[in-house]
Amino acid sequence: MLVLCDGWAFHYLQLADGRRQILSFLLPGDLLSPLVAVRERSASSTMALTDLQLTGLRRAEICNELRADTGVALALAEALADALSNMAELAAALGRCSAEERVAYLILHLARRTAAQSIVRDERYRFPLRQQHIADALGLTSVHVSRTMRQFQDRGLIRLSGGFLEICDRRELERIGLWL
Amino acid sequence: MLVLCDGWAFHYLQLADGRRQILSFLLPGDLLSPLVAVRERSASSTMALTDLQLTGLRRAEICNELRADTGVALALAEALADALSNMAELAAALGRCSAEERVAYLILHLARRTAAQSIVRDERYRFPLRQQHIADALGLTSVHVSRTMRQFQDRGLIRLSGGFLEICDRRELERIGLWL
DNA sequence: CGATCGGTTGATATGAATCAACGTGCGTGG
DNA sequence: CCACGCACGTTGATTCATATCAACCGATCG
Repeated sequence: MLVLCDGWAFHYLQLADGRRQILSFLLPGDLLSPLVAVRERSASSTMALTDLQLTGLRRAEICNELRADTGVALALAEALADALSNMAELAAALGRCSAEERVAYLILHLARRTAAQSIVRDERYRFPLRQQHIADALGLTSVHVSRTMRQFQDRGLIRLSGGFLEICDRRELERIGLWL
Repeated sequence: MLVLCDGWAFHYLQLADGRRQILSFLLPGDLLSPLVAVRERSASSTMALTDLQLTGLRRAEICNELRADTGVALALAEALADALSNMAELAAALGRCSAEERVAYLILHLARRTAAQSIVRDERYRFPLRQQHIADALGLTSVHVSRTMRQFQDRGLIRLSGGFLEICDRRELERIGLWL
């Protein structure tokens, strides 16, 4: 049971003909595939986006420290439940949202998750994704992702430079991408 | 923690403007939302497709009977893992597959699951879904579902009558819809 | 009987894919 | 230091899959 200490990764499903669906992005603090803890093997694979630093069982240790009464199995269920509700959101985005809505959703989703792990509240965060990754996560082509994000930039919703993304107009972005 | 004894249901996510994404279909033997066991509340709702019969904790009891050593939490993790990998498959279908592929996938998916719980191996199973449900599960419109399924019937892949679906040409259906 | 629901079918519109070309930055090897 | 190749993003033209709009039909039910 590995935990991601630093760097970004993602895991994905690869179809027989090479098409790829990214299922989730892994940020520092996430455990690599809660599934492998339960299943012997899973169809999904994991790939690094940046250099990574990993450690074993860190979350379990912390968990034990914090509340020694609670079992590891429960923490695992917790992680699985997280993964499941994120995946449900993704499915809803894929099945029922336009390209604009999906891109806005992803930007906000990642912003929320990175914000959760840093003390400083900033509308600017590291963004190591290529447009191909965004496309594979959102069920689009990279060309269309390019058009959509260019439009977002031209409209002043986001700024993108040097591997960082800045949310300039969160209000509008949420109007587009926040559905629940 | 409720278990579905008889009948079909589904759970779904409803967007603010009414759009709906069906996340999974519940068949006899499934537990209603493994999520509620972990989370206090979840954004998804459950709805019946047919008359239902429910019971509490049956799976846990069985589990305890079968192997008293194993904890309930682990069984829960098991159920969550199932839900998660099904959801991952769904996401891949939604993000990366054509309408034909998605419909074939759903038919085979449901066939597999119903087959798993009946002794008799039959290519014919109860099918209480309206086309609107299929559409909401697969990210399509009911009109397009109608066209696609009509074509499947005309091509002799399936037959559909009296609330039952028969798989006539499993080979071809799998060629279309089985990607992993 | 009329009303409603679910499925079907045709015509048309549209969002996103595809195909193709180009620019730019960057690393690498000459 | 330069030249080349390559990865990535951008943009335009065109095509295609699916949505939308609308009409109709049969079954079911009050």
